[in-house]
Amino acid sequence: MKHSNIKPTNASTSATTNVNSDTSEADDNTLSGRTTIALREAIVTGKIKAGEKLNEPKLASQYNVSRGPLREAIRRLVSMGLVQHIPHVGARVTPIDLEHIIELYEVREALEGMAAGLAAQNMSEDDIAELRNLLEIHRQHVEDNAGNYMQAEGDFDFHYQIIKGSGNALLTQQLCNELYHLIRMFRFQTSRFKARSNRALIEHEQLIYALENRDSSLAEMLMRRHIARAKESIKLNLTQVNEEQ
Amino acid sequence: MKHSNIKPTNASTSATTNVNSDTSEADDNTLSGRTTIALREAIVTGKIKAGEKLNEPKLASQYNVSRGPLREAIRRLVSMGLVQHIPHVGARVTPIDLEHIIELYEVREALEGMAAGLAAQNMSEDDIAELRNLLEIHRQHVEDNAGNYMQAEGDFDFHYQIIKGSGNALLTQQLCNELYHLIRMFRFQTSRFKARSNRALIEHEQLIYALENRDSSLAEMLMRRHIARAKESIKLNLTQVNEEQ
DNA sequence: TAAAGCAATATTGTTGACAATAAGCGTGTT
DNA sequence: AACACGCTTATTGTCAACAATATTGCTTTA
Repeated sequence: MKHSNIKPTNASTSATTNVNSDTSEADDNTLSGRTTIALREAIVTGKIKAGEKLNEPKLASQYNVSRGPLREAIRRLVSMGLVQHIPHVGARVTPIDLEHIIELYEVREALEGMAAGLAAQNMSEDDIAELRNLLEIHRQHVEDNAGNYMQAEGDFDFHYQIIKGSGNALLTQQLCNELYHLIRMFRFQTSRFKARSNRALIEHEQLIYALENRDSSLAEMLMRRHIARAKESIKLNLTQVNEEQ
Repeated sequence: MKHSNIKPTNASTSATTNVNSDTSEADDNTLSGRTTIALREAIVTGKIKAGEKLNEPKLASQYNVSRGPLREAIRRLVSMGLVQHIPHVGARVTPIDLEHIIELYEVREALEGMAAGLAAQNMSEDDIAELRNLLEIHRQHVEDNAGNYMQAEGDFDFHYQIIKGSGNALLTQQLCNELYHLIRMFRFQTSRFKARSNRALIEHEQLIYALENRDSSLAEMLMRRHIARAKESIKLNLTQVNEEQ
């Protein structure tokens, strides 16, 4: 089974808004760039499993490229934390355990908290109104689907809008290009767990209120609590699973 | 003038403690790895100036490698933010303006604030004692050199110890491998400005006090203020310079 | 004279072959 | 039987040549 014919289109699987539509990767029409995206999606969606070795000749022929572009792609994924590399030994998909996830959410708490605080200062009125729109759409989805799995998409869009609204390009880069795919990978691996949709909706609502009032420190605090609670929820779920085994 | 004979030793210029001594890069004895370090140092120390184009054949011959390893090195520097890359056009050293520096310090404030908070929970008594040692050495240096330029080294070591003390590997990775060299580059470019040594010493002293008392939120707050003040100081200095021109 | 198009050049992207290193496996020894 | 040694194989690291793209400078034309 071959992955031939890599398309130049962005292969993101996000349903509603494409988070990366206005970032630098979009117009990278080189083999190296397209292979990076293809490989990244294969890893994030679990087609290449966690811990699995990345065999260069094998992958190169699967993606119809030579080893040069493939190696560059791997290097980019290493810098995103999706792949680990040992010299003269090779690269493998980063295996994620609870410890890693906790670390990831602590970093998110710090960065997205800062982002929310800055967004309260810098977002335009229109952007905030748009955010409220998003929330209503999200709420509708949750009601329709009995609050089961729809959290991910709406949640990503919501967070992305706020991060972008911070006006800090470096912050946006770190969160939306580097850590974003790590989060996606983790969520894909643990999608069997129920999302905390209702509570998340309320927390998003409060956050918008803080943004509307240009209350920077409240916005930061609410975002941090929002993410910290998600972390605790995950911690609880995953330790339960371990105890069951 | 050629940069021949790239040494396998770590080329970091930090005087006292080598910040990267226990990270992954140390044992990367490949041409690609060594070239990455050599190129990085050339950029950070200004041997290759900000905005300058990175010509692949030229650099390859300068560093006595072929274009393959050199391209991989460039890709790694891109992911660190030291270099910008446009497909089919090329790579150039990231030019830093005041806007970028402010963004960098906002990210530092968020991440190092979190690190300090975690360090208050997780650092061992010995580590904190060692930190107080560092501070005294630093204080001595400042007194000896009339508080002129010695800030950088002692400051780096101090911050590094706290970051490591957080116990969060991802956080440490982000700060010490990715953002660290961006900060170094900026500091190198603006080393003509006087450091705020005395004030920094007092702020470090307070921080240690918070760590000793295991006061997580105080530690976080002090670290954030510490970095925010550094940011304001830079902002003031650089706008003054602009006005002079 | 200025602008637009074309040709020449330089630079980046890509490839397949070669070299160096590590992993796997069988054999021999204690 | 278990361990160690060395050989074979597989995989990664590196290189130099080729292809594709962008830049430069000149010529031509309005």
